[in-house]
Amino acid sequence: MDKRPTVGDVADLAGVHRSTAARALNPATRSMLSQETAERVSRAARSLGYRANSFARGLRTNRSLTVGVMIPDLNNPLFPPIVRGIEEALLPHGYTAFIANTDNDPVREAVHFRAFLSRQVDGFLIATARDNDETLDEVARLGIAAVLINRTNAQRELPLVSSDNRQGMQIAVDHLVAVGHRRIAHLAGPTELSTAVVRLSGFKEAAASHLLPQSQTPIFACSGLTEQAGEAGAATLLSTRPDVTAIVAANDLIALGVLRALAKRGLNCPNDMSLVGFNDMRFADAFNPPLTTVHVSHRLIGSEAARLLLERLVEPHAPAKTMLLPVRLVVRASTCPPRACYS
Amino acid sequence: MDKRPTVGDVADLAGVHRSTAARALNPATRSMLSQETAERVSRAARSLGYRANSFARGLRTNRSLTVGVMIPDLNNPLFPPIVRGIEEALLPHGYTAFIANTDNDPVREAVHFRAFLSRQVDGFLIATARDNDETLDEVARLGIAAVLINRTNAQRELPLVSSDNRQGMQIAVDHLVAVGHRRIAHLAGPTELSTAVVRLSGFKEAAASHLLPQSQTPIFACSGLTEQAGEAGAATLLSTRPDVTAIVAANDLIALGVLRALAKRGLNCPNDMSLVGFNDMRFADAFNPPLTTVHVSHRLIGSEAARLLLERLVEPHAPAKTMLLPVRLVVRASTCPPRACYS
DNA sequence: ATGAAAGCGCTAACAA
DNA sequence: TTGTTAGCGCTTTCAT
Repeated sequence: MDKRPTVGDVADLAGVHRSTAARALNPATRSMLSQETAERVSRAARSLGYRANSFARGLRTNRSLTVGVMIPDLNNPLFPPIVRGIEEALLPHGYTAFIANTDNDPVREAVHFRAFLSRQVDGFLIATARDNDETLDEVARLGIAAVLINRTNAQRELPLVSSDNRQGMQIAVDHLVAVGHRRIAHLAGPTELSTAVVRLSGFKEAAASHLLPQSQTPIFACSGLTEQAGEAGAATLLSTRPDVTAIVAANDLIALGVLRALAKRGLNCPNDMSLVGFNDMRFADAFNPPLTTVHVSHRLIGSEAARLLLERLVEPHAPAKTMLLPVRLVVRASTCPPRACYS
Repeated sequence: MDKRPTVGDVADLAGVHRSTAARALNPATRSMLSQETAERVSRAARSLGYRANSFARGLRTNRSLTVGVMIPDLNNPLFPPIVRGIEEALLPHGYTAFIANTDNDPVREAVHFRAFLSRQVDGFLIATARDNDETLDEVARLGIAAVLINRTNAQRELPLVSSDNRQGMQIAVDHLVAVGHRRIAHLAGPTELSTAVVRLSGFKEAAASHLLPQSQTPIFACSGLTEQAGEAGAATLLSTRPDVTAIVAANDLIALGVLRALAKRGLNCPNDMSLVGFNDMRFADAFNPPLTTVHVSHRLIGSEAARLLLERLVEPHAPAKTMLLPVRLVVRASTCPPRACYS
């Protein structure tokens, strides 16, 4: 492994000064040079297999062309498409992404955040979901560029990209009411997670818009946005509210837990219980039954967030935009009219 | 956004020289200093919120504490747990990972590879699957540390971590034979993907070990390791070989495609056709029916690969280990005895 | 145990 | 259009 060539080597080979070589190699400054010199340097660089040392460059320019992406857990099928969207938007601009999984654990989050900082990331894409977030305090304190993904802003001046959760809850409830349901429960996520909070309030508004009384639209909070939490929540729901004919889950994983709970009790979905999920994550159409759910374009969320971050890196003080991406209902086989209609 | 403090600032505050401060901040050189000075510097650093600039450090040390991870597609549920395993093994050693999706496209792969190179990654974790791989040529030429994941080595001197695909195919076929199947088809992946090739030959060996003639163990190659390719492959299989009573799919996504193809034709799985997948990816247990499949611990694959890479960074010329991680069969509801037993 | 000083490879302000 | 020069923040050898 012989030493990597430097600008100096390239310059020597091309018979010019280092700074001239540097200018030839930088697209932005290339136009300063005579066509011919630029050419000669390029050829020299290519023949040596020259590749700029990003440490040296970064040390000078204070830019790393690198962003840090913080997500709760890549295993949640929500996030892979978001990450791909991010990559897709970043790559043409020469940026590369670090990925960190935090499990929404403050300690893990802090460790990764500092790791990113010390690696001089130019900005952050933050998709973690805790509401009281020291990371965001730090971001604000240090004045680092950041864009939030799929969460609430918490009174901070940061750009935000999310799906339209309120609207999603509305169309979910609309659908259930349209096919005849009147007693609709919501399996909410934990109140620490901003997504869960927004969807909960969206559910309440939607129920109210159909004049469904609270007594007919009970809410059960699950301990997480997970399959296990969903199964536990559904168990409680089923034993305390046998009158309910439909469930709106805070996300597809909770919905999957509901399917398991129903199966364990020998209940049929959709005949005994209709079920609507949220996210239309991958494989939601492979469940038994295929899940009716609110579709969100996660890839788009990722790419729009990355785009906003790139904008921010250019204009750090532009007002922070909030983007709510549209959702749509995908009706599959987990919903149908209720067996007995109470209305 | 005030300027970040440097070692100089810390040194000034602590009343020592920059080099002394640097030594105090580096765990390896800290012992050179008097207890008291070290303490004082640490306190100064903390009070200033000092964080080392990794560019400057990297420029001196030629190490970035960074690795590049190349995978085909994060959307394949195989890879998130691998990435998490990698992160888990890397974090305690202070390393952070760049992630790149290549879609097994040579161009995307080359772009990301160069991006990683120019960011001075200390090593690569390569989980892409193309057999004729220019990236590996480059790795060899440049003498960079790298570990291969879930693929074959292609006569190169690189460490490799993979599941034991041969063994997996053996236990899959064993199971089907044990419940009575004699006409077992294999839905293979494309021959460009090394995983597909190994599993195919594993299937042949397993069939031979049970003395099943080739005429009863037909092989159909799918155009990819995807649901769509699996559905297409299954369609061909079903119309040309109605005698087959069981299918071993090259992976779970192909198996999912098979389930769709069966459903479209009104065939029941497992009663009309038994089906075994490979990987036990997330949600394989949520399919209809829950999939019998070969379980692979992807998280372990990731963490072991990262461990091997870290070893390699310390001892670049140690012989390249190959790790084949054990697999086990998870029997769910997609397999049962054949309707009519031909044996 | 601590200080002095050089230099990693690059860029950019200034000079010519 | 090209060359000169300084310096980004850190580590490390050498001197004290």
